[in-house]
Amino acid sequence: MTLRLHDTLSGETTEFEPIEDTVTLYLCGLTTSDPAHLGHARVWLHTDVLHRWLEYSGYDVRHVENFTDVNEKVLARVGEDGDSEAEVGRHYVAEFLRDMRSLRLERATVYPRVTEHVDEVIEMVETLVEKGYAYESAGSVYFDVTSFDEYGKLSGQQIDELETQGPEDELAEKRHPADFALWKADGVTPGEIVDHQHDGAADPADACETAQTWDSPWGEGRPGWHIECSAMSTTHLADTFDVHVAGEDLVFPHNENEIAQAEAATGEPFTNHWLHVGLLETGEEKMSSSLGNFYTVDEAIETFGTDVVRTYLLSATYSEKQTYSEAALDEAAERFDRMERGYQRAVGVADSPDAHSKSVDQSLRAAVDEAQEQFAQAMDDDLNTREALSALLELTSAIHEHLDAHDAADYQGLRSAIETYDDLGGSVLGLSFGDVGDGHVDLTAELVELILELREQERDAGNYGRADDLRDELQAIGVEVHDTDDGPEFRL
RNA sequence: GCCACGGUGGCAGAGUCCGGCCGAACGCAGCGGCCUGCAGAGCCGCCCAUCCCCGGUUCAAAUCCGGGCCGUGGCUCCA
Repeated sequence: MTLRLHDTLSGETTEFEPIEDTVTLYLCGLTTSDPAHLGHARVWLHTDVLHRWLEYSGYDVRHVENFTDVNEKVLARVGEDGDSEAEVGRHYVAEFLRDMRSLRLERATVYPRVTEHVDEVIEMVETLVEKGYAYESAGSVYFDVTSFDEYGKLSGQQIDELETQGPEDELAEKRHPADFALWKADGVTPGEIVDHQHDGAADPADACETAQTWDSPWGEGRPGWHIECSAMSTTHLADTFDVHVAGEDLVFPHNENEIAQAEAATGEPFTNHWLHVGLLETGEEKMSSSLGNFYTVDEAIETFGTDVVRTYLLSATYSEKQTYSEAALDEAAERFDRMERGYQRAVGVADSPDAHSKSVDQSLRAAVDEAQEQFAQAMDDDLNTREALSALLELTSAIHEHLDAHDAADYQGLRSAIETYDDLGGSVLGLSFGDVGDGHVDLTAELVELILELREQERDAGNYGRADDLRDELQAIGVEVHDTDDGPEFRL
């Protein structure tokens, strides 16, 4: 069984074959102008799981994820999150990295920023001008879409059907309205940022004073909007790399332009697999910074916790859109809790005298094998994370069935079930089922045990009112108590 | 107007590439039962789907083909 991935460019799902031993992966990252919301997290997370699955499958992965820290919208935040474009950029990069940590994302190999790659951008623009794909006009440089025969191949757009790319005032400088800027002359004018400003922002004119500019063969100026990804991906990976991931809303014009720039400059195919992650929608419309209808990553983690957010975002396959609702998050919480309870029950029994290495339950063992197989098949089939999660949930049922039906637990069977959770749920899906019975009982657990012991005494004495009060009190501070035949159990 | 992607139960969401194990998964919600002092958890069972519509191909279609309707996204910064 090998991994098959869908590719937006060819429209086909094909077997994944890396060019070299190390898989090269690029993700169009964020602009450092707004907090990351759940929609962004969705792209991050599916990329993360792809990364993890590739590693689990035996590949090394070189994962590059950029931050766009030169942009009008960044300037619009001057006064709010920093005193200059550069400072606002640093502020949000730090926030993104923090959000990524709290989502338990594996680190990318490199997080390049535009401000660190202006030389490479200029170099690529020069190449494009030399090769006749771009032209200078009034200190700016534009890509000539008519010079690149395959322009439009990703999005299916026809040049003549396109409306203007970029702001209206560029039109006069361009040969074709669909041409787009590679290099923009001079700095930024207040008019370009005023629409993006929030309360608390600095005066637009003052903010624009802090706009960064660089010297170039065409004079002082700034990089265009799309060239950075072409320059950074080819710089940090290769002229042709394995996988390019992006949100579905970037297909046109951003990704289309990326291909044109890169392929025109290098003469090589840009990437072998275009993976587009479907948008997160709030019932009626997509979640977006500009619409203000979002849940930030920070808030989501705060409210639901990392595991529930991950379970939620993995509960729909990456290529389809996903609808956001409180109820959907609650459902994810139930799904995750069910897995965790099963996991903890298995660990608890495996570590107890009830488990025997001579006990064998074939149906449990078969269920473990089946879960592993179903999981791998689902992941290999274009990363069907929903199905992968189902495999784990079915393993949960098998554990309960086994423990309910047998007094003597199958130690080896439980161990392999636990390993399956740790490997597939933990290493691949990035979930954490907590740990019990690993010998490192902390003070909190000891105290809870103590209170439960007192409660047992009340119960034995028939003082159920007192017992229930204790249980309610524990519930109120976040300790979930369940009575079982073997005594009370709890979960923090 | 042009381009792309979708329309599956009360919700959410697999399956569609490679037609039959789909008599439609997993889960949530709901309803019975077991267990239990109660609750929860768990187990067993049940309920809920004209798979958008019409036509075609086929022994066989949610899956393939044609037409239609509806929805979302993109064409302006956007993951």
